[in-house]
Amino acid sequence: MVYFDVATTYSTNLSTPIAAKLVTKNMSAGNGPGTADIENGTQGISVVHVSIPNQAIQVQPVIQANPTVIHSAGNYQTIQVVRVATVDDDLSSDDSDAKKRREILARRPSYRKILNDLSSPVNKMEDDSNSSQSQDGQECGTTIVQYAQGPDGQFYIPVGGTNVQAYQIPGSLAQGVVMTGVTGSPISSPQHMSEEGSRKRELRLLKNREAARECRRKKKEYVKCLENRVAVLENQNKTLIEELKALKELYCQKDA
DNA sequence: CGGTGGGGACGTCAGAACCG
DNA sequence: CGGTTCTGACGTCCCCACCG
Repeated sequence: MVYFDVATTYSTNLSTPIAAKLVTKNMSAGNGPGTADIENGTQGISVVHVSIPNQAIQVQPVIQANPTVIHSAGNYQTIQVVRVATVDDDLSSDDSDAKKRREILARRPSYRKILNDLSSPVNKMEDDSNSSQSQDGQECGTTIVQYAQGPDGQFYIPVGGTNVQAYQIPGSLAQGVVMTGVTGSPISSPQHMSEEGSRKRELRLLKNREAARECRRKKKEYVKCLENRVAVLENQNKTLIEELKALKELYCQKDA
Protein backbone atom coordinates (compact mmCIF):
# COMPACT_ATOMS: atom_id res chain seq x y z
CA MET A 1 0.00 0.00 0.00
CA VAL A 2 1.32 3.40 -0.92
CA TYR A 3 0.05 6.32 1.06
CA PHE A 4 -0.59 9.67 -0.45
CA ASP A 5 -1.47 12.68 1.59
CA VAL A 6 -3.13 15.71 0.16
CA ALA A 7 -5.12 18.51 1.63
CA THR A 8 -8.25 20.24 0.61
CA THR A 9 -8.33 23.98 0.79
CA TYR A 10 -12.05 24.55 0.64
CA SER A 11 -12.99 23.00 3.92
CA THR A 12 -13.79 25.28 6.80
CA ASN A 13 -13.46 25.31 10.52
CA LEU A 14 -15.69 22.36 11.10
CA SER A 15 -15.35 20.39 14.26
CA THR A 16 -16.53 17.27 12.46
CA PRO A 17 -14.85 15.51 9.55
CA ILE A 18 -15.86 16.48 6.05
CA ALA A 19 -16.79 13.74 3.67
CA ALA A 20 -15.48 13.90 0.15
CA LYS A 21 -15.35 11.82 -2.96
CA LEU A 22 -12.52 11.61 -5.37
CA VAL A 23 -12.98 12.59 -8.96
CA THR A 24 -9.97 11.54 -10.92
CA LYS A 25 -8.55 13.62 -13.66
CA ASN A 26 -6.53 12.38 -16.57
CA MET A 27 -6.27 9.00 -15.04
CA SER A 28 -4.96 6.30 -17.24
CA ALA A 29 -7.24 3.37 -17.88
CA GLY A 30 -7.19 0.76 -15.19
CA ASN A 31 -6.28 3.01 -12.32
CA GLY A 32 -9.84 3.44 -11.26
CA PRO A 33 -11.30 6.35 -9.43
CA GLY A 34 -9.54 5.75 -6.14
CA THR A 35 -10.93 6.38 -2.72
CA ALA A 36 -10.53 9.03 -0.11
CA ASP A 37 -10.78 9.27 3.61
CA ILE A 38 -10.65 12.71 4.99
CA GLU A 39 -9.14 13.27 8.34
CA ASN A 40 -10.43 16.25 10.17
CA GLY A 41 -7.99 19.07 10.52
CA THR A 42 -8.08 22.41 12.16
CA GLN A 43 -8.08 25.93 10.82
CA GLY A 44 -9.82 24.98 7.65
CA ILE A 45 -7.65 22.10 6.54
CA SER A 46 -8.66 18.54 6.10
CA VAL A 47 -6.08 15.97 5.20
CA VAL A 48 -7.13 13.49 2.59
CA HIS A 49 -5.68 10.02 2.42
CA VAL A 50 -6.03 8.56 -1.03
CA SER A 51 -4.80 5.43 -2.66
CA ILE A 52 -4.31 6.40 -6.25
CA PRO A 53 -1.10 7.03 -8.14
CA ASN A 54 1.02 10.09 -7.83
CA GLN A 55 -0.75 12.56 -10.04
CA ALA A 56 -3.26 15.35 -10.05
CA ILE A 57 -6.71 14.42 -8.87
CA GLN A 58 -9.88 16.22 -8.06
CA VAL A 59 -11.80 16.10 -4.83
CA GLN A 60 -15.42 16.97 -4.54
CA PRO A 61 -16.58 17.85 -1.08
CA VAL A 62 -19.75 16.24 0.14
CA ILE A 63 -21.57 18.05 2.85
CA GLN A 64 -22.75 15.82 5.64
CA ALA A 65 -23.68 17.91 8.58
CA ASN A 66 -24.19 21.55 7.93
CA PRO A 67 -24.62 22.43 4.29
CA THR A 68 -24.44 26.14 4.87
CA VAL A 69 -20.95 26.02 6.27
CA ILE A 70 -19.13 25.14 3.09
CA HIS A 71 -20.24 27.50 0.43
CA SER A 72 -17.95 26.02 -2.15
CA ALA A 73 -19.68 22.68 -1.97
CA GLY A 74 -19.96 21.05 -5.32
CA ASN A 75 -16.99 22.86 -6.71
CA TYR A 76 -14.22 20.65 -7.86
CA GLN A 77 -10.78 21.35 -6.64
CA THR A 78 -7.70 20.01 -8.28
CA ILE A 79 -5.08 18.98 -5.85
CA GLN A 80 -1.82 17.21 -6.11
CA VAL A 81 -1.09 13.94 -4.50
CA VAL A 82 1.95 13.36 -2.44
CA ARG A 83 3.46 10.03 -1.73
CA VAL A 84 4.23 10.06 1.94
CA ALA A 85 5.34 6.56 2.69
CA THR A 86 5.19 3.05 1.46
CA VAL A 87 4.23 0.48 4.01
CA ASP A 88 3.08 -3.07 4.04
CA ASP A 89 -0.61 -3.57 3.79
CA ASP A 90 -0.50 -5.20 7.19
CA LEU A 91 0.85 -2.01 8.62
CA SER A 92 -1.45 0.29 6.74
CA SER A 93 -4.03 0.24 9.48
CA ASP A 94 -1.51 0.49 12.24
CA ASP A 95 -2.09 3.46 14.49
CA SER A 96 1.58 4.06 15.07
CA ASP A 97 2.19 4.22 11.36
CA ALA A 98 -0.59 6.72 10.91
CA LYS A 99 0.85 8.69 13.77
CA LYS A 100 4.23 8.65 12.12
CA ARG A 101 2.75 9.97 8.90
CA ARG A 102 0.95 12.69 10.82
CA GLU A 103 4.20 13.64 12.47
CA ILE A 104 5.79 14.03 9.09
CA LEU A 105 2.94 16.24 8.00
CA ALA A 106 3.01 18.33 11.13
CA ARG A 107 6.69 19.07 11.05
CA ARG A 108 7.71 22.66 11.05
CA PRO A 109 8.81 24.09 7.72
CA SER A 110 12.50 24.10 8.41
CA TYR A 111 13.83 24.04 4.89
CA ARG A 112 16.96 22.17 5.66
CA LYS A 113 15.41 19.73 8.08
CA ILE A 114 12.45 18.96 5.87
CA LEU A 115 14.60 18.30 2.88
CA ASN A 116 16.98 16.31 4.95
CA ASP A 117 14.19 14.11 6.25
CA LEU A 118 12.67 13.64 2.86
CA SER A 119 15.96 12.66 1.32
CA SER A 120 15.93 9.39 3.16
CA PRO A 121 16.83 6.28 1.13
CA VAL A 122 13.21 5.11 1.18
CA ASN A 123 12.00 8.26 -0.51
CA LYS A 124 14.78 8.12 -3.03
CA MET A 125 13.87 4.60 -3.93
CA GLU A 126 10.28 5.61 -4.37
CA ASP A 127 11.26 8.54 -6.50
CA ASP A 128 13.15 6.19 -8.71
CA SER A 129 10.07 4.07 -9.10
CA ASN A 130 8.12 7.21 -9.89
CA SER A 131 10.46 8.14 -12.65
CA SER A 132 10.11 4.71 -14.11
CA GLN A 133 6.36 5.11 -14.03
CA SER A 134 6.53 8.37 -15.84
CA GLN A 135 8.29 6.70 -18.69
CA ASP A 136 4.96 5.16 -19.57
CA GLY A 137 3.93 8.49 -20.94
CA GLN A 138 2.15 9.72 -17.86
CA GLU A 139 2.92 13.11 -16.54
CA CYS A 140 3.06 12.90 -12.81
CA GLY A 141 2.55 16.61 -12.24
CA THR A 142 5.02 19.38 -11.87
CA THR A 143 5.25 20.36 -8.25
CA ILE A 144 4.69 17.77 -5.63
CA VAL A 145 3.69 19.34 -2.41
CA GLN A 146 2.44 18.31 0.92
CA TYR A 147 0.06 20.69 2.56
CA ALA A 148 0.34 20.25 6.26
CA GLN A 149 -0.91 21.86 9.37
CA GLY A 150 1.35 23.08 12.11
CA PRO A 151 0.28 24.10 15.56
CA ASP A 152 0.40 27.73 14.64
CA GLY A 153 -0.37 27.82 11.00
CA GLN A 154 -0.30 26.16 7.63
CA PHE A 155 2.61 25.37 5.45
CA TYR A 156 3.74 23.27 2.57
CA ILE A 157 6.32 20.60 2.69
CA PRO A 158 8.19 19.81 -0.45
CA VAL A 159 8.94 16.22 -1.12
CA GLY A 160 10.98 14.40 -3.70
CA GLY A 161 10.09 15.14 -7.27
CA THR A 162 9.93 12.94 -10.28
CA ASN A 163 13.28 13.73 -11.77
CA VAL A 164 15.54 12.14 -9.27
CA GLN A 165 18.49 10.70 -11.05
CA ALA A 166 20.06 7.48 -9.99
CA TYR A 167 23.28 8.10 -8.19
CA GLN A 168 26.00 5.70 -9.07
CA ILE A 169 29.59 5.75 -8.05
CA PRO A 170 31.92 4.22 -10.55
CA GLY A 171 33.46 1.08 -9.16
CA SER A 172 37.00 2.34 -9.33
CA LEU A 173 36.04 5.43 -7.38
CA ALA A 174 33.74 3.77 -4.95
CA GLN A 175 36.44 1.48 -3.70
CA GLY A 176 39.16 4.05 -3.73
CA VAL A 177 39.15 4.83 -0.05
CA VAL A 178 41.59 2.11 0.85
CA MET A 179 43.78 1.13 -2.01
CA THR A 180 45.46 -2.19 -2.02
CA GLY A 181 48.17 -3.65 -4.15
CA VAL A 182 48.14 -6.84 -6.11
CA THR A 183 48.73 -8.79 -2.96
CA GLY A 184 45.87 -7.10 -1.26
CA SER A 185 48.05 -5.35 1.29
CA PRO A 186 47.70 -1.59 1.81
CA ILE A 187 49.87 0.60 -0.42
CA SER A 188 51.82 3.39 1.16
CA SER A 189 54.35 4.54 -1.44
CA PRO A 190 54.30 8.29 -2.27
CA GLN A 191 53.11 7.63 -5.82
CA HIS A 192 50.21 5.52 -4.64
CA MET A 193 49.48 7.94 -1.86
CA SER A 194 49.02 10.72 -4.41
CA GLU A 195 46.99 8.38 -6.56
CA GLU A 196 44.81 7.61 -3.59
CA GLY A 197 44.51 11.30 -2.86
CA SER A 198 43.39 12.06 -6.38
CA ARG A 199 40.91 9.21 -6.27
CA LYS A 200 39.53 10.52 -3.02
CA ARG A 201 39.25 13.96 -4.54
CA GLU A 202 37.48 12.57 -7.59
CA LEU A 203 35.04 10.75 -5.38
CA ARG A 204 34.43 13.82 -3.27
CA LEU A 205 33.85 15.97 -6.33
CA LEU A 206 31.49 13.41 -7.77
CA LYS A 207 29.49 13.22 -4.58
CA ASN A 208 29.42 16.97 -4.23
CA ARG A 209 28.34 17.35 -7.84
CA GLU A 210 25.40 15.06 -7.22
CA ALA A 211 24.64 16.77 -3.93
CA ALA A 212 24.61 20.17 -5.58
CA ARG A 213 22.28 18.90 -8.28
CA GLU A 214 19.94 17.45 -5.69
CA CYS A 215 20.12 20.58 -3.60
CA ARG A 216 19.10 22.72 -6.57
CA ARG A 217 16.25 20.41 -7.37
CA LYS A 218 14.95 20.55 -3.81
CA LYS A 219 15.33 24.27 -3.68
CA LYS A 220 13.30 24.62 -6.84
CA GLU A 221 10.59 22.44 -5.39
CA TYR A 222 10.61 24.43 -2.22
CA VAL A 223 10.17 27.67 -4.11
CA LYS A 224 7.33 26.14 -6.08
CA CYS A 225 5.73 25.07 -2.84
CA LEU A 226 5.96 28.56 -1.48
CA GLU A 227 4.40 29.90 -4.67
CA ASN A 228 1.61 27.38 -4.35
CA ARG A 229 1.07 28.42 -0.79
CA VAL A 230 0.70 32.01 -1.88
CA ALA A 231 -1.89 30.94 -4.40
CA VAL A 232 -3.83 28.91 -1.85
CA LEU A 233 -3.77 31.66 0.74
CA GLU A 234 -4.91 34.19 -1.82
CA ASN A 235 -7.72 31.86 -2.73
CA GLN A 236 -8.68 31.42 0.89
CA ASN A 237 -8.59 35.13 1.42
CA LYS A 238 -10.84 35.67 -1.53
CA THR A 239 -13.26 33.02 -0.27
CA LEU A 240 -13.37 34.51 3.19
CA ILE A 241 -14.03 37.96 1.80
CA GLU A 242 -16.91 36.59 -0.23
CA GLU A 243 -18.24 34.76 2.79
CA LEU A 244 -18.08 37.89 4.85
CA LYS A 245 -19.86 39.80 2.15
CA ALA A 246 -22.63 37.21 1.99
CA LEU A 247 -23.05 37.21 5.74
CA LYS A 248 -23.21 40.97 5.80
CA GLU A 249 -25.93 40.95 3.20
CA LEU A 250 -27.82 38.31 5.14
CA TYR A 251 -27.51 40.34 8.27
CA CYS A 252 -28.75 43.49 6.57
CA GLN A 253 -31.73 41.65 5.14
CA LYS A 254 -32.66 40.35 8.57
CA ASP A 255 -32.29 43.79 10.02
CA ALA A 256 -34.52 45.43 7.44
C1' DC B 1 23.22 37.85 -39.07
C1' DG B 2 26.20 38.97 -35.30
C1' DG B 3 26.30 41.11 -30.73
C1' DT B 4 24.22 41.27 -26.24
C1' DG B 5 21.78 40.45 -22.10
C1' DG B 6 18.81 37.39 -19.30
C1' DG B 7 17.97 33.00 -17.45
C1' DG B 8 18.83 28.30 -16.31
C1' DA B 9 21.88 24.51 -15.36
C1' DC B 10 26.15 23.02 -13.96
C1' DG B 11 30.72 22.26 -11.35
C1' DT B 12 33.57 23.67 -7.71
C1' DC B 13 34.85 25.61 -3.32
C1' DA B 14 34.24 26.90 1.37
C1' DG B 15 31.98 26.83 5.38
C1' DA B 16 27.90 25.62 8.00
C1' DA B 17 25.18 21.87 9.64
C1' DC B 18 24.60 17.31 10.85
C1' DC B 19 25.65 12.80 12.78
C1' DG B 20 27.75 8.76 14.91
C1' DC C 1 35.31 15.67 17.33
C1' DG C 2 36.11 14.06 12.82
C1' DG C 3 33.84 12.65 8.71
C1' DT C 4 29.97 13.49 5.77
C1' DT C 5 26.33 16.15 3.76
C1' DC C 6 24.18 20.41 2.54
C1' DT C 7 24.05 24.86 0.59
C1' DG C 8 25.42 29.73 -0.64
C1' DA C 9 28.50 31.95 -3.69
C1' DC C 10 31.00 32.28 -7.80
C1' DG C 11 32.35 31.44 -12.46
C1' DT C 12 31.24 29.18 -16.80
C1' DC C 13 28.51 27.45 -20.58
C1' DC C 14 24.49 27.14 -23.36
C1' DC C 15 20.12 28.63 -25.14
C1' DC C 16 16.97 32.05 -26.48
C1' DA C 17 14.95 36.46 -27.39
C1' DC C 18 15.80 40.98 -28.78
C1' DC C 19 17.96 44.67 -31.33
C1' DG C 20 20.57 47.29 -34.64
